[in-house]
Parts: sequence; structure tokens; C-alpha cells
Amino acid sequence: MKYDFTAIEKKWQKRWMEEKCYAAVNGSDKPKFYGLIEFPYPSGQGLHVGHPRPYTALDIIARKRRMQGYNVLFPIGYDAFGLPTENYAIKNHMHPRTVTETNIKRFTEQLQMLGFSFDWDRVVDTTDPEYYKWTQWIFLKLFEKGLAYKTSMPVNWCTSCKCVLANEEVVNGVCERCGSEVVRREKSQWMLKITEYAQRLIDDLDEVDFIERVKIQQRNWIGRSTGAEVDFTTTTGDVLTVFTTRPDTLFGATYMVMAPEHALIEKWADKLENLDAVREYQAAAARKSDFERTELQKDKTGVRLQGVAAVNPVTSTEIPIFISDYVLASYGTGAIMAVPGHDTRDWEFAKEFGLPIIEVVKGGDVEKEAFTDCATGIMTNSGFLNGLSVDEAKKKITEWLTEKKLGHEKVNYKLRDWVFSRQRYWGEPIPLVYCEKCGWVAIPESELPLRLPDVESYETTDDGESPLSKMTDWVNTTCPHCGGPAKRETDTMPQWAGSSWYYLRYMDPHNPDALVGEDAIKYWHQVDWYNGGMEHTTLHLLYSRFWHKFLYDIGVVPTKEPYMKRTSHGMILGEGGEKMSKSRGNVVNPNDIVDEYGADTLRLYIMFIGDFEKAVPWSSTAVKGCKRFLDRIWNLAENRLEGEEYSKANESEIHKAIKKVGEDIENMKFNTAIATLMSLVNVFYENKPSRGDIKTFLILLSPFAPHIADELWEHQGFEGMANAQPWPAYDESKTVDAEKEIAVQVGGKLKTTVVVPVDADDETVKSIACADEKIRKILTGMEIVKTIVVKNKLINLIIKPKQ
RNA sequence: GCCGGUGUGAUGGAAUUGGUAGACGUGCUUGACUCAAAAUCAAGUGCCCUCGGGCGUGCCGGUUCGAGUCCGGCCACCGGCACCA
Repeated sequence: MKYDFTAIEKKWQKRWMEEKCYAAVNGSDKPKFYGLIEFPYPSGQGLHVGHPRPYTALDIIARKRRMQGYNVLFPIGYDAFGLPTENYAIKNHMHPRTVTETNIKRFTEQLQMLGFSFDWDRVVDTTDPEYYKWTQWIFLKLFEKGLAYKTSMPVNWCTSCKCVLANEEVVNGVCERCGSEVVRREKSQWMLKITEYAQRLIDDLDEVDFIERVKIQQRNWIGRSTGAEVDFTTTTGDVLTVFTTRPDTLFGATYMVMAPEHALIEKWADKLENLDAVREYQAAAARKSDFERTELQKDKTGVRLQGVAAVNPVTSTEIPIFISDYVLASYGTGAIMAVPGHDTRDWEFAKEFGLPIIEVVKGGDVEKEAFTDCATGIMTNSGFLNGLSVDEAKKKITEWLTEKKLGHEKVNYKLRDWVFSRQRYWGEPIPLVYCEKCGWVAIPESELPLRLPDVESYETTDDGESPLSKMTDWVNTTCPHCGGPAKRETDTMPQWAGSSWYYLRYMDPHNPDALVGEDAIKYWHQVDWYNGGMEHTTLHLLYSRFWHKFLYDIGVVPTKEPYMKRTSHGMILGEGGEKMSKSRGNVVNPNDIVDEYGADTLRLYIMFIGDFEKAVPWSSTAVKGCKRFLDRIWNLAENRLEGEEYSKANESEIHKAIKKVGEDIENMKFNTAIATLMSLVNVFYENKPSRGDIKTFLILLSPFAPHIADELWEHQGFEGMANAQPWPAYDESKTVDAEKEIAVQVGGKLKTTVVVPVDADDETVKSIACADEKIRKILTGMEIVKTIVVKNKLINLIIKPKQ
């Protein structure tokens, strides 16, 4: 009989679905395992081969856990709000809801075709009002606790999407999504105070098992630095506060720089002798897009504030103040003390403007370049700090500043608050109203979900307001607080909102009374293993950790962290090693592979293709190898075999394989796990397997290629299904052979190999090695000075000529 | 510039963490089957060789009985951050 993968795969997918083989049970007595993959954005292009890589990986792990006796939650859903859907809907005059439904249907078919063991009764869709009801609920709680606030600020404005972007969404000064120019624009926005959680987001990384590069990237993004705030008095009598990580260099501060947007400049306007030049510089800086700002990094520009100066608190010297756009308004205090001797940027600026450079840390040549090494330098020209190391000086000066009330220790973060409004239609409505009398007021919880109204046009208005703003009968409402006239917020939430808590909804997806029921959260706690892309490390992963911590604070969840373990997969590249993209025309559609070879082959190949963590190019010829492997299995097991025990000839190889495949799955070394299975099949071609051999083999194969495993299981007449069998145990003693082939080296160079009994003692190994003819020849006229034996591996003989 | 990572046959990649480099797959060569091709099965496949061996994991050096693996110094490529004081 032919291996008719199309029929077989359909048959088993249907049976798994009917018999609910992969349903998770809330409150089961079994130990629980919650495995999670990042739910997809159901785009119009459908699935491409990149999607199933992480899905298959966690599917293998979930299947193995079930076989190990766990109650497994392995869910799937759709992160369906977002711009591409909305843009497509506008272009084709459709409702985004319709587009979303079509796309979800297509994605579902494609996912089911690949045989993933998702629990299809727990599907969530972020655009479902029953879902976003709880997204809105969380927002109201954030608002209630003062963590959501509205502020007017310069924001990143995408000129093409006509939309505000979070800092995380701006890449190299252009829009992450469409690549268009991003400019600064003053807008009133809802913000979430993620910065209030900055320290906890760093500290709690120590409690979770995330791969190191994820932890490092998150720490870098949050960007904690310790230093001091120092107050400088100015000739106007104002205090100009700066943040510095190098308070030790205070004696070397020869000028100051403020961001062009700094508030004190307005206050000083009538004192500035060169106000026109200052205004002109401010205007030029404001006009620059982020892109231009980064482009013009090299040349330092600025304007000196004539008529105002500052006083260095330790030297009492009067020093000039400049404005320059190399100082950012958004970090620290928006002003710095400039120490050109020991900061590269200050040094460049000082050279440009002919400002004095004083050496306060010995060890470099400050005339040639700034000396920034903190480890070796010794303080000089610094009064009471002279002779101290940089670290000692930092400590001493900070104490001194604190005592004199001129400053204090200070920690700063690069992380900024999360811009949470979008002027678009296809997102969760923000459930607030604005009342002239009461200000911003939350709508009552009983009115949730606040549904998206149908509008005629989804396009952003020309002044950058949300399409919802045109819906006057929706916008005009009454204030829940005073009953007077009020207007609804017309901005919607960003795409990241729905994905910030979806893992909780999976635990209890149909609960109408809570985002997750108490029993459900008590049982599932948190995600045990979460796999996702590195591109989400500073966006989704950080945002959802923040929301989870907030939910922990208000008593909704019992754990501080949402995810115990985080791993990451590499991308699948096009055949030429380039990123797969529609424009390059190198996108591989999984449907084509499934049609030609079947889902089991695709699953195997995607896992066999290379190191799971690294990017790998697709190969359309190498897929065949995995199909051949399945064909060879089919040939072996199609007909009923004999013998329930392991066959003598294969027993040891089977025990080794059970061990290796099990360990490899845990370490996500799927490629070598599959190689082990392939080797075992090669062994079966040498020594015909018994029915018992095949039984274990099919169980091991089942997580990787579940359809063919269940089919052949049935052919052999075994009870039940392969996917529901207990994971086989191995006998350690049977994974070692009675004899070992070991290397024989002379002087560290491999000369030959000999076979010795396993665990043979050094003397035995030596005598066997020396008895080898080749070695005997080499040893003629030589004496052995030293012998190194590594058990079961090698023997190394160090020799010299006989005297 | 800073922070991560990678570099192994024609090719995708293995190598129990210092112990026989190249598992497994693709490709290629040869043979069997076939009228023939495909498919399948079997054998071979790092490079050089005077058949004793010699050389090989980006480059140069070091530690070691022994280095793809550890240390020092370079080079190339990929990812992230980027005037963060």
C-alpha cells in the first residue's frame, strides 16, 4: 500500500478533533504544563513557513508532556486588531471585521492542516467584544490607580499611517511597519506609566528562566544608570539641575548644556542678549525629524546663552551655558554639566566652540581625546578628591553634595512611558469620557465592553484625529459622574494592548464574569514555557510583563511574572539566505509543501533544517530527505511485524535513542533528535525490527510526525493511539555497549583505534593498545614516558627514544 | 561607538562542554533493478600524497599529553541599541 499522506493526515486530524485528544482540563489532578506560542496576527497573506517553526517546536514539547502524564494547556488565538487589516479594509471598502473574519478562517484552516495539538475550544480573538471587554477593564484599573494619564507631548508621527507610534515602533527614524518617515508632532496622548515598574522589570528577571540574550536586551532597553543629580546655581538666581554618572569629574565641568526645549529658557527669555539666535536654533531643532537628528550625529552644533551663566559648585568658577540638540530633553533633567576632558561628546563640543578642557582624571591625554576609562584613572586637579580612584571619588563627592544639599544620588532609566493612544479605528475603544466639569471619567464597568461603533469611513481625519471622532452620536454622551454632557475618547488602544494579557484568557476563555476565574488562575498560575521571536523582546514581552505585574499588584494574578521560561527561535530565510518577503518573491507557502509531501514531512523538515535558535535558509531539495525518511518508516511498519520484545540486535540502539530524543527535545535540539530517529531507522534496515521495536519507535516519532505515527500504530494493531501512549523509559545500563572502540594516540596524534571492554581499567587498556600491531611498530626502540587514559574514550602514549 | 552572536566539507548542519572533527540530511560518483527514465536498494564522498604518511574547524600567537572547544591579539559577517550625560 502506498503512503497516502493526504488521506492519512485528514483522517487523523478529524479523529483528534472529534475525540478532543488535546483538550486541557481545568482543575485536573495531573501536574499541569502550560506551553505558549505567540498568537499570530491574521494577515491577508496567510501563513508562511516561518510561522510553523515555533509552533511545531512547542507542539513537540506539548505532545511529549502529555505522554509524560501532564495536563497540558497548549492554546492558540488571534491578535487581530491592527493597521494592515484596517488599511486593507479602507482600500477595498470593506468592514475590518469582515476582513478579520476571513483571515482568521484562512489561518485556522492552515494551522489545522499542520496537525498542531492546540486546544481548539480555547481560541481567543482580541477583536471579540467579549475579549476586549477585559482589555478595557484592565485599562480602567490602570486609570483608577493613576498609571494611565493624558499628556501633550511631542510624539512620533508616521506620515503615511497618519498615526502616533510608540518609541519601540520607530526603527532608524522610520515607521517599523511601513518604512515611511516619522516626524515629531505635538499631540495629546494617553500614556501608561511603565517607568514606574522599571526597577521591578529588571529585578524580577533574576527569578525567571529566560534565555540570556533576552534578559540582556531587556536590561539594555530599560537602561538603568546610577549617578547623581547636581544643582548648579545660575546668575539669574535659578537652580539648574543636571544628572551625571560621573559626579567625580565635577571639578572638570567647564560649561553646561541644556536641551533646546528646556523650560528655563522661556523663563530667561528677557535676560538673553541673543534671544533671536536662541529662538532660531530651537526652531531648527524642532523641525528636525528623528531621522535627521541621528544622521547629523557627528557635528556638534549649539548656541551660547548670552547674559546668563552658571557657577560650578566646587570651583565657584562662572561657566557658560549653551543649548544644543545633543542633549535630550527627555532624559535625566534635560541638562548636563559638560566635562570635556572625560566625555567624548563634550570633548567634541568643546573643540568646536574653543572651550577649556581640564584634566581631572590622570591616565590619558585630554588634548588628543577625552579620557573615559573609569577603572584605572586617578583623580587630579580636583581639590579634596585628588589621589582617589574614580570609584572612591564618586562616593566621596556624592556624600559631600548630599551634605551641602547641592545634590544627591540618583538612578535614571532610558525606558520611557508607553504611548498608548492611536488615532485609528481598528483597535479597542478607550473607555473614558471627558466632562467639562469632572475631567476624564471612567465609564462604569457594567457598560463594558464599550463596543466599536460602525462608521462610514475608517480613514484618519486630516487633522490626525481618529475616525471615531466623526461619529457625533457616539461621541456625545453623558458624564457618568455628574450626568452632564460629555464626550467619549475617540482614540483607540495600540495593537500591543490585546496581546499583553492573552495568556491569562486562555486559562478560562469563556468566563463572562472575570478576565480569568480564580480557580483557573490558581490551577494554571502562569505560563511554563513561552517561545517567541526576538523582535518582541522590547515590545510585547516587556509590555506584558508590565501588565502582569500590575495585575499582581491589584490581586488578580498570584505570580509576579507571567512567563517562567522564555526561548526564542531563529527566522527561516529564503533559499538564497535573504529574508523571505513578498517583494523578493521568495516566500514559501506551507500549503505547497503539504500538498506535495504532507504535513508530517513539513513538520520534520522545519525542525531538522538547523539549530532552532539560529536563522536558516530554506532548501526545497533538502525537504525530500524528510519525505524519504517517512517512506522508509512506512515500508518497515506497513505490515504487521512479529515479536513483542525488543529484538536483541536493536535493543541497545533503542534505549540510546529514547534517552537522546528525550533530552534533545528538552534542549530544543530538534535537529539532532530527528537525526537520531533517522539513524535508528537505518539500523532497522540492517536488523529487521520486531513489533516491540516499532512500537517504541512510533511513540518517539509521534511528537514530530503525529499523523503517520498514529496510522502505523493502527496498522500494527496496537491499542489506542500513539499520541496517547506514555513516553517510554530507557534502561541506562542498556545504553552502554559491552565493548568500546577507543582512540589510541601517540604524542597526542591519533594513530589507530582498538576495541576494549567497557570501563576497562587503565592497565588493561594500555596492554591492549600496546598489543596492536601498528602501535607495536611505532614503539620499537622507544620507551613510554607517560600514559593518559580517558575512560571509554582514548589512550595517549607519550614516548621518547630508548637511551 | 556600545551590547549580544556567528565563522566547521560542494551544501544545511553534528561533535556527550578539553578527548577519534564532519553524526544526520542534501548534492555528487559508481553499481544493482529497468528497454529506458524516475523511484528504490547498495557502496563511496574533507584536502594532498611518492601509500610510509602529511594537512585540515576565519587569521596570528599561547596554555595543554591533547584545542572546533580555554586564553591573548586581529579579520569578516549577522542582530540589537545608538548624542541616554
